[in-house]
Amino acid sequence: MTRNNAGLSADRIITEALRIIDGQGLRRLTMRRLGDALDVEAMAIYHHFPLGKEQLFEAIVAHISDVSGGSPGDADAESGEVGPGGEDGAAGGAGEPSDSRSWDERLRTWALDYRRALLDHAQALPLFIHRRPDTEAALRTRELHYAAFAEAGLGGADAVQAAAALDSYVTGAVIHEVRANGLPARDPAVVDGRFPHTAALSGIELDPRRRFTDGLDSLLASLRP
Amino acid sequence: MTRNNAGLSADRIITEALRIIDGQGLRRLTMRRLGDALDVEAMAIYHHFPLGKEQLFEAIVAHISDVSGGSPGDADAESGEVGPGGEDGAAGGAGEPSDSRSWDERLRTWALDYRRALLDHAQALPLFIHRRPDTEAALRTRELHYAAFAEAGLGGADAVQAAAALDSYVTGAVIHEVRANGLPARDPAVVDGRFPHTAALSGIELDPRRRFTDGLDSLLASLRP
DNA sequence: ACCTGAACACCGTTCAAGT
DNA sequence: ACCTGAACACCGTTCAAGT
Repeated sequence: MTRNNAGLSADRIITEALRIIDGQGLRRLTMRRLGDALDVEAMAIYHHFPLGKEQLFEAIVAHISDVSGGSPGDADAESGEVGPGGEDGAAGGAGEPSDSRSWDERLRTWALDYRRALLDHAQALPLFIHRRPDTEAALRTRELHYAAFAEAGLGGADAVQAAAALDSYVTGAVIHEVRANGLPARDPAVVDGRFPHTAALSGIELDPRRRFTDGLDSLLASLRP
Repeated sequence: MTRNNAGLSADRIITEALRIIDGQGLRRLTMRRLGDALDVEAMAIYHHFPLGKEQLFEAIVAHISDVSGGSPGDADAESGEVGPGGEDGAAGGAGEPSDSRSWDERLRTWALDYRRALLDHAQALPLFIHRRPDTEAALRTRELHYAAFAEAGLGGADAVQAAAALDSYVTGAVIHEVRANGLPARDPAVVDGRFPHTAALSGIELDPRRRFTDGLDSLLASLRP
């Protein structure tokens, strides 16, 4: 009922936008709908994101990408949805208790956390193709990767190549996992005869997480100099 | 000037849609603009794609995904843009002159062709995340992969896993190659000190195609049983 | 069968105005 | 500083109508 000061903030907007994306899909995130969900006129959003929807999209990508890469145990839960809101802020400085795990263990943790974050917001994935977060958190992640590879004995172009391979792997694996999750299982009459290998292998399903970790292990092994 | 029968066809619509996407970006592909480019009222498109834009998007994904996977020599040209229109039709049956090259050579050719197709239409990449073509051509590609892996000695779950890894690799590598092509090269003052590894490696650029083939070779080697 | 024209229920964004 | 309200130039899609 109060006309002004609705308690809007960039964080609240991002969280609500993500809820709409996760629940209804990317195309249904409109400024008007987002405004409604925030109990605010759509135009109020422009006060926090003056550059409009594109700026909001970038903030969403940055938000999802901001996985801690820490906490050794947390990466094992195959939870469906993670509670929103609590993952920012704390422990932001440069003085974390420097990680004592091996370089590959740290990268494994990051990869699993990042995969989970992407899967939890799979509807937002199209935003990631032409956008890369330009934030402190993104820099921390890069530093984490390069530091790990340095410890593994990779420097210079080798480290850059390795980091690219790791990033490519997680992205590609998640997209493969998400792509057309329910393919209509093509008419077997068409398959019969002309596509014998495909027919023979149809119906084989692999545990997605297992496949991810297997591929990841294989990649990390191949990077070891 | 003639009112009716403008010579519209699904193929012409797809080609023109792709031209708009490549030239102006995905969001600027609208039914009205597409109609204008085709010298037709926007609503005419619905006669060829009754399910509307979503059906058009699926057709575009299928069109781009339809790389022959044949012609051993063609994959080496790092051409910027390939002439549209000529890549369908011919040699569609099941009776191609069965490929005599080794299994990994055939997969390499497919991967390079597919990478080129994706790069040539990078603006369409967001469409690929939640859509997988359900066409004969897609089945042919799957069969090609499984046949190659069978020849390599991989069967059952191993072949499925290998095909997934190959698909993931190409997708992930292309997206990495395309993602935020012009990052503004972050303020070096911020980088200084707190991110030493990142600072040390900044400015290192690798030849994208070389990186792709190196990673591909490494993947194929790791799949060999 | 193939395309048009008008109409409907939306969009993102600007801009002046309110408090 | 923070939000509203009206307005502008668009959207995708339906539906009846033309040829």
